[in-house]
Formats: sequence, structure tokens, C-alpha cells
Amino acid sequence: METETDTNGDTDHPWQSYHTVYTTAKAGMDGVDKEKVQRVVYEMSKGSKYFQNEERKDAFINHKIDNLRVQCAKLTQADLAYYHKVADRRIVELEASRDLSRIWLHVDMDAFYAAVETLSNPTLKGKPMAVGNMSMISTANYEARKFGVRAAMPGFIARKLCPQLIFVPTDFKKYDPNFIAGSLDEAYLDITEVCKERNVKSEEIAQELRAGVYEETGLTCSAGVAPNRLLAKVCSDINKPNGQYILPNERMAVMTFVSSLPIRKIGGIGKVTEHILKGVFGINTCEQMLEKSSYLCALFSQSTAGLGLGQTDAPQVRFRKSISNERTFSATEDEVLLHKRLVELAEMLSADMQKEGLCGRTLTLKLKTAAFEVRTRAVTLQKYISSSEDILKHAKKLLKAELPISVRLIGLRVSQFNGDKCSATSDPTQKTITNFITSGDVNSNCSSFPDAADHDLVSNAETDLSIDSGQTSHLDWRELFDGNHSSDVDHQSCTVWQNGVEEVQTSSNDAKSSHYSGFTEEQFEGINVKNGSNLLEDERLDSCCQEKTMLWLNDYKCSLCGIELPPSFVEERLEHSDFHLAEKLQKEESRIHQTSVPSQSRGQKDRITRQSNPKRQKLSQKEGSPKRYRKQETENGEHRQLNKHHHQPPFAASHSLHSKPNDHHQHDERGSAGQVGRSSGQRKTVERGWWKDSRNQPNERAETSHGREQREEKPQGKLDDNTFQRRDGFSERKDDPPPTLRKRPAFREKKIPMDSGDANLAATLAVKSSQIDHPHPPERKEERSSNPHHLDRPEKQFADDRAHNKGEARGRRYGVNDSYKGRDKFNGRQGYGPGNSRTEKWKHDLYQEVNKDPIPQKNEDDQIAKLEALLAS
DNA sequence: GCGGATCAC
DNA sequence: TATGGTGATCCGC
Repeated sequence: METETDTNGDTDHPWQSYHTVYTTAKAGMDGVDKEKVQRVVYEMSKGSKYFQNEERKDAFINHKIDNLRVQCAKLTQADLAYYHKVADRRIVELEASRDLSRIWLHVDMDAFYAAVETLSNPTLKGKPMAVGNMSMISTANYEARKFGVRAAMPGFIARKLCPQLIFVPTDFKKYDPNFIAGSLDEAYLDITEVCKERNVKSEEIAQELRAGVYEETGLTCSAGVAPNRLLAKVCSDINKPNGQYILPNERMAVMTFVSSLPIRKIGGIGKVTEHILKGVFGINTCEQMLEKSSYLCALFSQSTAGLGLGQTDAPQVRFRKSISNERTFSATEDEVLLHKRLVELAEMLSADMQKEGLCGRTLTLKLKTAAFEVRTRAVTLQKYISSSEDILKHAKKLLKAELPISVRLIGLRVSQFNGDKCSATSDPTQKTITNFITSGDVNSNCSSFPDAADHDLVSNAETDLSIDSGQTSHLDWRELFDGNHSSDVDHQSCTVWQNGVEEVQTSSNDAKSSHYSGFTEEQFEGINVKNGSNLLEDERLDSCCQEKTMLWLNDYKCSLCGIELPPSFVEERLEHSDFHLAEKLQKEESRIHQTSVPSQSRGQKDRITRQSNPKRQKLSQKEGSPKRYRKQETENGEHRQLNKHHHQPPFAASHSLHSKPNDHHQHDERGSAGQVGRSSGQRKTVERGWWKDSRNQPNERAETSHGREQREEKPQGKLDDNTFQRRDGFSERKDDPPPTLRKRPAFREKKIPMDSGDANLAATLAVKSSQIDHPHPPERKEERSSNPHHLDRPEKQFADDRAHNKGEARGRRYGVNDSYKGRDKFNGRQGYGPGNSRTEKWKHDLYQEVNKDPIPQKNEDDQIAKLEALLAS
């Protein structure tokens, strides 16, 4: 932790450079003796494995800072002049995009879990209290925060800071109703129209809303009002707890407000970025960022940086891209134990996936070593999987390759879902979309999708939340969740795939002897064949839905445009339907626009459209989505089968409408889970000789000797129960997550030309000067700015002080079909390791992708990228 | 497509 | 004694 960066006399106060994360200006931390907190945290942490890992990371960051300083010093006058120009130009562009017409309100519950606990146990009131345990705190009430206790802090440190601190174990069941209500303990509302219609000030709306929340729940919340979401969120934090702050929709007010705003308050700027910006440029506030804009432009890449701008349009529905499970336990290298964990995780993950009707083809194993070093290992399969057997099979391979290793956490993640290729609109809704085309009634068909109604209901509710609110108090929309949204609605195997899974499950229940236990791809295909009847049923369902739409005349010809597509062209037909749907919607939309109040911003029009056409939200995701014929999936029967998710079962549809299931475990305002599960011994199955499928592997010995000792003697059972309780307790919440906002890091480092020599520099400058007249890079790959500078120079390498796994496992390869890659990358990986930390320059990119995007639904990236310029002109 | 890292909550 | 879980994204390779 002490590097050249910390040269300002820290030697006597080593804690000063440690763990600023606990002392950064968070709500309720104002009167805290930060020096003391830092010292305590440092003293309590010093020497631990965790601490050592933090040191390692800090050292790397400091190293980076030093590097950046050097790069900065190397900038020539010409460089600076150029970047000054670029920065100015971008600032002008951003300023032009400033939208002060909207009024956004952000509500945020105060110390949510702590508040709930106090509600059920009023004796806690006024006393410092934390929800969590000695290992980890989920959240702390404001009394405790006065002592420096805060979320994500280990309990034993918190107790040191505040000996009288009362610990309350996390009780997820207790939070459930509230949790479902809020899903997140925060919400954004566009109250522009409400203010207009009721002719009231935003201040009053906020007041009203907070009073309503308190009345209904007995919980306090804080609110912020501002012209965009980013600022509204910042504002809601200002007078926490139980307060509000209104930032007027005036440019000067915004400018003044933002100028003194610490950069850390901006979403996307975290501990590391803050550290770097401070370390390199001495930047603390947004104003300082503006002052250094030339340097930022020169050294940072990409990003919309937190210059104080924010989105003014409604958040969009998003889709889950991955699903994962991970558990921490006492570090062990006992392979039998590790395998047991893996089995449990695979089962949990599989269950979660099936609950949501997900199949994915990329499996990622995550390990955290006893030294807190995190590794991930991934494999992308040719088939989509969701069964625990399949997951386990591949997870085992991934883990095996890392052995021997001492691990304190294992995680499994599945991504690349079947249906992702459908881009924005994931398959689940296609059936209903198709129906909508001609029927206009999503619910009239496909009665086998009972959730459809709820689905829409929620959808509308969420849309409305962004639309009017106000009278629709925060609490009203909870009711919408009170219906039957539990996922146990059960996914009565609408697809062959589901059936396949179920079959596997049942057969694997009794014994390993089941021939399904291996469940290879070949066997899987066999299952498909065997379940041909299901397949037929599914197709019948599909064609049934299509027929009812009356789109296909004689089941062959499109009634709208005459194009001919045989029934077997399922995908193509769907796409074709979507095309007509989009067309129809566009017409509708333009009609609405014409009849609605003129001269509105586009964002507003969008809202109006959605309001008047509740189905649009779902449908709109179709727009702008590219062709979605899926070659790969029609290559063989299996993919065709899997593709049945295309016609999603209800649970999947329900899931998919609501983006990122962020809901589940957001255990405090910082998201602390406090689920320090010393996982699980509840599931049976330690498969003896589990590595046996491979030769060199252990090992009965492990089971008989130290393996058993560790398994039984270790107090791992401490929290065993919680682990699964938690899952159960939260499983319901996974069903209907609300739309969430995309978070985007404010800065991205970008490799730029680090002049390894004058020649390179000259070349660089040449490119720069050619660019100056074309500030828009000619080709931008999505939101990534294309950097003309591609020169690179390896930089001083970092010593790798970590004990890595033995080389023996490296380079091992697996099946030919599946791409197990990256094994050898491990040695030379990037990051803190020795491998290839390279010269990196950072560049700051202020471009707003949003402005270039005529399609409202396009990529959230673009929308998030919308920031409001803060400049002193 | 993989792996490391950062971030939010 | 002891430092979480889920999901997303970016970047370099």
C-alpha cells in the first residue's frame, strides 16, 4: 500500500491509505471521526489474508497512478492544445443536449433492513444496530453509522468501532413483503406531468410521497428531485435520512450544485476510479474534473464520465444476461469438500434456471482462493444446458483443472441464454407479440401461458410508474405484485427441453446409476427424439398461436403482404410477424404523436406512447432488433428443440419482461447481502470418488483422511441453514423484477499509444491532427470509441507474489467440441498479476451515443451514456 | 470468447 | 475466528 504515491508522510499513519471505502462520504457518516474509523479498520484488518489482498490491489492501482502521472507529464503542448480542443467541442455538444424539461424524483428507503427490524422490535429504536453477523454487516441504522459502522463492514470491526452495537441476524422472510413491494429500496419517478396537471411543485409531490410511504409502512425514505435521474439520485442522498432535496430545473442551479459535488457521488465512479482521479489529477469534485477535461480527454477513454449529466428519459426494460450462484465457506483444499460445494451450487443454479426457464451455453466457474484472489474459468458449449447434471459435469472439469487449490468461495454462472440471439426481445414474449399483431389482445390466445396477464399488468404498472406516479403512490404498485407471481406457478414443462430436464431430474434422484447421470450431449439428443411427442405438442401450440392470428393464409401465405412461408419456417415466420408488428406499432405511434401535445421532447413522446399503448413496452424491444434467424440453432434437431424457449413458457416470459433480477438480494442500500453463508451441508451427495471419471484424480484418501476431518470438524455448519433458507426466501422475488437502470462505469481506461518512442509519438500526433477536424471518429463500434492509437508498449512488469496453482493442470484441454479456453491465459493474465500490465493511457470520452440513436429502444448503453453537460460557459 | 477488474445495490 | 452475493459491463487479449 505504500508506494510512491503515498509519499506524503503516511509512514506514521499507514491506515490513512487503507480502506477509504468505509469512510467515503455516505449518508449518515458526516459526523464520523474518519481518522479513527480508518485506524480501527486498519488495525483490525492488518495482516489478514484479506488485508494482504487489498494491499496487493492497492499497490497495483498506485502503480497505475504513477504511470498515469508519468504519461501526463509527457503530454506536450501540442497534445494539450489538441485535447483542449476536443474537450471543448464535446462539451459544447453535450451542452446542446441538455434537457431541463423533465422533473425526476428519486426515492430511497432509509437503512431499509435496519428500519424493518426496528419496526418489528421497537426496543431497538434509538440504539446502534446492525443487520448481519460478525462476518458481514448488511446495513446499519443511523445511530450505528455515527460510529462509522456501515454496510459491507465485517461485524467484528463494527463491534470494535461501537462495542454496544446490537447485531440482528438477517431475516429475509421478514423483508419479503416489503421487498416485493420495492424490489429495490429505491425508485425513480418522472413527475413532470404530475406537477403540471396538478399544478404543484415537485417539492410537494416528494413530500406527499414520503408521507405516504411512512403512513403505509412506518418506514422513512428520502427523496431527491432534479432534471435527470443521475442528479435526482444524488439529491436523494443529500438530506438522508428522512429528508429531501430539490434541485431546480435551471441551468445555473445545476451548475452550481454539480461544481462542488464529489465525484464519488456519481454513479459509476467507485472507490478505484475515485482513487485514481484523485491520485493522478487531484480531482475531488466535478468542477475539478471539468478543469482537467483536457487531461481527462488525453488519458481516459470512453465514457460519459460523471460530469453531472444524466438520463432524462425513462429507464428501459432489460433482460437478464446471466444467472449465478456463489457461496463462501471456510477455505479448504479438500477436493471432496469442494466437489460437494460444486454439487450444491450446480443444483441450486439448475433449480433457479429452471424456475425461469433458462438454458445457457456458457458456464463460468468462479473461485476465490484462500488468499482472496478471484479467478474465473469459463467454457462455452455447443449445447444449451440447464440441468444440474450438465452444469456439474462441466463445472467439474473446470474446477479439476485448477486443483490443487485452496478455495474460500465457489461460484457458478451460466450465460449466453438460448434466446439471447434474439437480441433485445428475448424469445419469451414472441408468442404474445405474434398474437398481438392481429388480435391486439395479448391474453386472448395462448391460454397455456397463464402468466401472460400478470405479465402485462406488471409491465403496465412499471411503465406507469415512470409516467405519472404522484397519486399512484409508491405503494400502489406493490399491489400489482400481490397477485400470483410466485414462480411456483410452475413451469409445467412447456418445452421439450423442460421435459428433458425433468426427466433427468427424476431419474437422477434415486441413484447415480441412472443412465442420465452423465447426460452427455449425445444422450440429450436421444432424449429429444424420445420426447418427440412433446415436440409435436409444442409445435402444435406454436402453430396454433399463429393460426389464431390469421396472419398465415392457408398456413402458408402472409395475409398482410403475401409473402409465402411454409409452416416449418418457424423462426422466419416469427420474424416476419415481428416485422409487421413493428410496422403497425410505428404507425400507431406516429398517429399518437400527431394527436398529442406538440413540441415535446422525444423522451416525452415515448412515454406518452407507452402510456396509451401498454403493450408497446414489450413490443418496442423488437424495434431495431436485427434479424434473428438463428442459423446455428436450426443446424440440428437439438437446437431446434432448445429453441422452443422462443415460445416461452409463462414463467420465462414473466422473467424476461423485467430485466435484471436485481431484486433478489439487495440487502441494504449498498446491497450488502450479509449472507455470509458457511454453506450448506444440507444436500446429500458427496459423490465418492467424484473425480473418478478422470484418471489422475483423487482419491478415496481425501475422503477418509483429512477430508472427513475438515468436513466435520470445521464449524462450517454454523450458518448452514441460512444458505438454503435464503435461497428459498428469495426465490419468489426472482420472478418479477422491475426494470432497472443500467449502471455504467464513468471511466474506462483505454489503451492509447504510449509513445514508446518519438516516432510513435509523431505518428500518434499525426493521427490526432488529422482527427481534429473530424472530431467524430469515423467508425465507432457500438459505444466503444475507436481509438486511432493502437501503439502499445509493454511496461514494467509487476511481481507476482502469489502462490499460483501448480502448472501441472495448465494447458489441459477438454473435449474438442467445447471450447475450454483460457487455461494458459492464466499465467499471463492481466490485472494485478505479473503478466502483462501494460502501458495504459486513459482517455475521457464525452460523446453521447444517445444523440446518434434514433431508435429509442436501442441499446441501454447509449441511453445511459446520456449525461448532462456541466460547464461554466 | 475468456479472464480480470470495477461497479451498483 | 472473522471481509458477501448477484448481475452487468468494459477492456485487452
